[in-house]
Amino acid sequence: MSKENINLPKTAFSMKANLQKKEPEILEYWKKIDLYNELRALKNGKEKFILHDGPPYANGNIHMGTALNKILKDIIVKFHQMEGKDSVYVPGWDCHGLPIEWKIEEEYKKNKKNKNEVPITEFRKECRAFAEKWIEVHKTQFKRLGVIGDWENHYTTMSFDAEAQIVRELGKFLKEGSLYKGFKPVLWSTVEKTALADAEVEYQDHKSDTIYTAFPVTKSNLKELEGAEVIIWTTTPWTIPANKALAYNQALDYLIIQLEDDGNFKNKKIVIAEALLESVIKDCDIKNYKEIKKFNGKEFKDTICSHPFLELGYDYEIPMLEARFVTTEQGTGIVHCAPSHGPDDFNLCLNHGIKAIETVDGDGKYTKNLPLFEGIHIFKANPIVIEKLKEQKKLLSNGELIHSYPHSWRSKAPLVHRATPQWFISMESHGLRKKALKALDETTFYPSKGRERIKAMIETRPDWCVSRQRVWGVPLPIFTHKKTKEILVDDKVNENIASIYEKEGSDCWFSDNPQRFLGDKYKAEDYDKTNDIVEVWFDSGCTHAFVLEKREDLQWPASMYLEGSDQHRGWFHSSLLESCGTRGRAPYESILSHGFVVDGKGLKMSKSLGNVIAPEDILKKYGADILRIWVASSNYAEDLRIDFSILEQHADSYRKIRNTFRYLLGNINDNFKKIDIEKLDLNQLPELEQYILHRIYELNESYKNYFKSYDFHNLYKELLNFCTIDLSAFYFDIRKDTLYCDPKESEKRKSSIIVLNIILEALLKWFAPILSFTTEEIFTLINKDKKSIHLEEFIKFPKLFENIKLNKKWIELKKIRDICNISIEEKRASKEIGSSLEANLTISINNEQSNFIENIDLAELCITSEVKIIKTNDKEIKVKTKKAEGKKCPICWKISKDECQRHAT
RNA sequence: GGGCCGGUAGCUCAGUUGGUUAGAGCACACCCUUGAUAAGGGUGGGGUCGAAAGUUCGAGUCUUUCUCGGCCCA
Repeated sequence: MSKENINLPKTAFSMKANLQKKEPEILEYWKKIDLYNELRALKNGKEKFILHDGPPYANGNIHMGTALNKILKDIIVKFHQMEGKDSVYVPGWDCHGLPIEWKIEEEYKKNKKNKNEVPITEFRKECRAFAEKWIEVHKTQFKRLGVIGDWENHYTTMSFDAEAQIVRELGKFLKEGSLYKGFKPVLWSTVEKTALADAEVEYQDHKSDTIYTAFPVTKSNLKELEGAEVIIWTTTPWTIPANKALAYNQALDYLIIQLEDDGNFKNKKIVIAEALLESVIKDCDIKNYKEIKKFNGKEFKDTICSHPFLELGYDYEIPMLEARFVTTEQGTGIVHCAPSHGPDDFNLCLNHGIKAIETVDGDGKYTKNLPLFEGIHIFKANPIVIEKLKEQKKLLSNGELIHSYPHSWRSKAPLVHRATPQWFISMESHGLRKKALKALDETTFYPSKGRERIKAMIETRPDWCVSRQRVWGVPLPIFTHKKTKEILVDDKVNENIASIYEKEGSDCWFSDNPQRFLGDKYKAEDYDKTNDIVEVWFDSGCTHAFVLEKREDLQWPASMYLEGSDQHRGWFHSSLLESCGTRGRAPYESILSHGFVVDGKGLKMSKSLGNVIAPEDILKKYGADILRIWVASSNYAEDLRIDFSILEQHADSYRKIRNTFRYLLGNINDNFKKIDIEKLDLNQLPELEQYILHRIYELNESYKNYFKSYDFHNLYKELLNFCTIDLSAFYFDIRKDTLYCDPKESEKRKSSIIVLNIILEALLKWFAPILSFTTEEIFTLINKDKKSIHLEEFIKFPKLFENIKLNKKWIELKKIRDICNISIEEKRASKEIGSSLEANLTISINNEQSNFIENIDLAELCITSEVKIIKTNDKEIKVKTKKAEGKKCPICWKISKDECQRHAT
């Protein structure tokens, strides 16, 4: 007998994966069979699972974070698909906003073009084209990762129907009355008369006037404070008329000192931070003083001051507020707050119910809201303010300071923070905050810590500012009456605007006669048209309205939103507010958030550190399936580490999985036969096969549980361990003898082939959502009459497969096998034997333990030539290994004194 | 600076309500095999659980401080 007589494995499934080459071929195949639409047709009418895609910004190549996000989404979508649901995935893109506007402006700059000379509509067209270009790039890159979705009918925030719906959504807030006009400081250039974004700011040295000025305390819980004057220092004296509050830090200690030098402050008590005493004394040239009291900042609580210009008509109260931004770097440890002229001031005051007002107009002149100063330009106001302070005996000292200061990159003019009219959605007026918090309680979070994170933000966030002074976005569809300043609220006007946008997009807002939008009922000359655009978070916050609700293949609310953890402040947040404001609940049933991709040491990826890995690099070197394994095996609840040594490890696991498939395919010679598991008579199978079927049942149960909680890294680990421990090192190794050396028609061999077929199908399906390409390669190899693994559903294993009693027995048997292996290893180490078939074992075992080995061929289990059993009374099982004597059968390689019984000639 | 989260073998991850000598797979070392062969099998080494202090009969698990890292905010 020779090799021709044994059944060696044979398969067309190569050991080398060559994914870089094979994956694009599979992508072509999916395109050819129109997999996405095939899926929709197949699942038509089934329960839906809607993972609503959070739109990435259509700008630049994808990075590891976006790749992770898309793969995770795809894995989940495919899981639900294979569970029998109609799992629809519609990818989308976020298109409006500053980064694109900025890119176009940069191009202008390069070509010496002036943005202000280009019609807005033309500029917007270029922004649109830019977004469109990147959408196509993204699309190709996302598809390459193996992500299946409706790529042909993606959504964007700049589509006409999206722009129309955004108008309708705003209309709802407008009608409800929660959308109101307020003021908020933005960086402003009085030269260009425009707001500037951070990216448009250049920092240069600038000479500023500085003042130390006094705010008399009128009321305080700390007795000694009454009659004292709180000293502040500022580099913007012109903001003093706009002062509304003072800020202190409760972590600091403060001093009350009495000045004894001649002058306006003789015998007056002033208040400053202890840590800044020396610098104040120096700056203000204080010679003689005495310390009255030292106290902690906490004691400022509820203290009220008066304005230095009290006598000039500034007769409102100036409360002292606690703020952490107050430091002892310079100044006095107390900061003057003008909510109209600084973001910190604005936020602090807002939290205490003090709103910003319009104090300075677009040209830089004070408005009528500031008595005495109306019409004066702020850049000419410092000397006047200083003069008045002197006059009021409130100026302790003044000087000059050269410091780094923001300037316009265009005009080089110094910038100011100026409260400009903005549109806000109130968190309180119609209970939005309350509704949002309730909605969060009704949402499932994976991982659960996400809820606390977003809740904390919703609890403390200020009103939502939805207006921006830019051009690339949806124009705010608001008219204000010129005389009465009333906002026009009319459903018909809103719907008219929306339906115009639906047909032709929103560019017309900037070019057409306003009368077109107002209709016949109102006269254009009576109204001011808003020229702001809607902030982009409102855009994307509306995707649920123009995607989920509008598309027939989708449904509202979504089953899941899945994004990086930064989106607790971003898309999760804006979608929640928008939806709660308009529909009273969250647009999602669950949120899955994932961490950030960091390098192998846990540091964030950055160009300067040189630790950036692009998805493209991984695809070139390994292929998408390896990247998908990395996603599945990483714990997304935390940050995800990646480097080439980590990927190398996953590539090793991939090879193990691939070889597991190769063994299965080889032994069935690529002739897969689907087993009707319901009709399978388990009792006809050898115990080993029954045990493996039990393991499959068990694994399937935990698979389902892991999947339910989206716990992929543990799920993947179990699958991998099954391949390694249960199959490769155990079942496959033991059954080689039967598969290779038993006659094809033997019952034992046929039983094993049945189980191999079941394992193959189960593994293919379990792995399909993760190894989308490799499982497809195998599936199409063995199923000539079927199109795709992704059109299949998971196997439902009959409860009969479960055999707890048998499981217990085989756990014990495996322990015995381990003991045998240790004994064999001793003889191997001493070079007495090589292969385990050269060993004969003698196992000493007591009566109780021998129950486990009933009907068990231990020689087969341990892959040795012979096993003898000796009954003892010892507690421990003992194994002795002896070199097997006799002839080696040329077929099965077992050694015996007599001729091999199976392979006798 | 503030809020939230995290640091368990070289790597990816387990470690129930605090309870024996802290686990798995991979990687590594050595050996075997050459009929899954750029495969396969066996055995083994490896961790003061980020650091310190505290609570406790007992801490990877609870508390505090520190440290390193991540996201968000200022």
